[in-house]
Amino acid sequence: MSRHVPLNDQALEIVARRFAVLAEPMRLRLIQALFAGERNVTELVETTGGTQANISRHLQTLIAAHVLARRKDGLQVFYRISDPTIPKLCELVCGSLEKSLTKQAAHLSASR
Amino acid sequence: MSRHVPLNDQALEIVARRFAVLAEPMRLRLIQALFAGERNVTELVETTGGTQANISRHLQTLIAAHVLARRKDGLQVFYRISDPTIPKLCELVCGSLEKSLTKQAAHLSASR
DNA sequence: TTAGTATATGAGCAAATACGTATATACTTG
DNA sequence: CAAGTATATACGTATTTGCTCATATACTAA
Repeated sequence: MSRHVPLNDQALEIVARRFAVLAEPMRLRLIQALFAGERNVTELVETTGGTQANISRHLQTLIAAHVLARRKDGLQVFYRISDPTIPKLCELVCGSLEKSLTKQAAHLSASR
Repeated sequence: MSRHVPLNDQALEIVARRFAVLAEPMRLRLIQALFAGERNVTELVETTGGTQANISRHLQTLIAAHVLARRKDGLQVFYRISDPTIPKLCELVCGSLEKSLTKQAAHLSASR
């Protein structure tokens, strides 16, 4: 994006949509839970503390965005991260978050 | 996020907010315009084709998120990208976008 | 087939947000 | 000071979206 031809309207919408999918705390919690490996819905409901309906909906959103993939086994459906850029994206944002937090901490202690 | 302790609720909200800021096509257009260097509001209005009011609002959003920084010079206000992770984030997403597009193209030509 | 379990989805509501119009603020110049 | 220009903001509206409750679907086992 920085050193390429400017994106057209349709491409911008797609990129925006991609960020929007990651812009919900509950979805980030799901992604976080899946960093350890695939999990079924019941497990995800327990780890995240959400309702079954809500978790299922968020999972569908993540599937539609190709962030996750699913595997059915009998009654259960197992979800996993399918987009390799997701961990990188999260690391990038978390890294800068940590930096700004330590900066804030430095400012706070300096202002005492 | 992947190899660290799971983020607490507050941290997840911050990360989600960060992604949300990037989840609007018009804001991405502004960021894109600023990759070339700092620009004042009038220039950004012209390049993006938005209304002045709307561009100004989006700029405030980006400032509040510390994505951009501003410099006042007389009547004009110049904006620039202040967060070094932004170009990386955009590149990452655009890269994976290109990949999935070429995949789609391959599937299309294969299915003929 | 019936009962039971795991997951997905429809309907409705509440909150967030993007946008346009109009107006306010900040600054410069005559 | 008055007029003009650049930027910011208040207000109203329409759309999107996240959530809950209830129910549907898919599968298994007795």
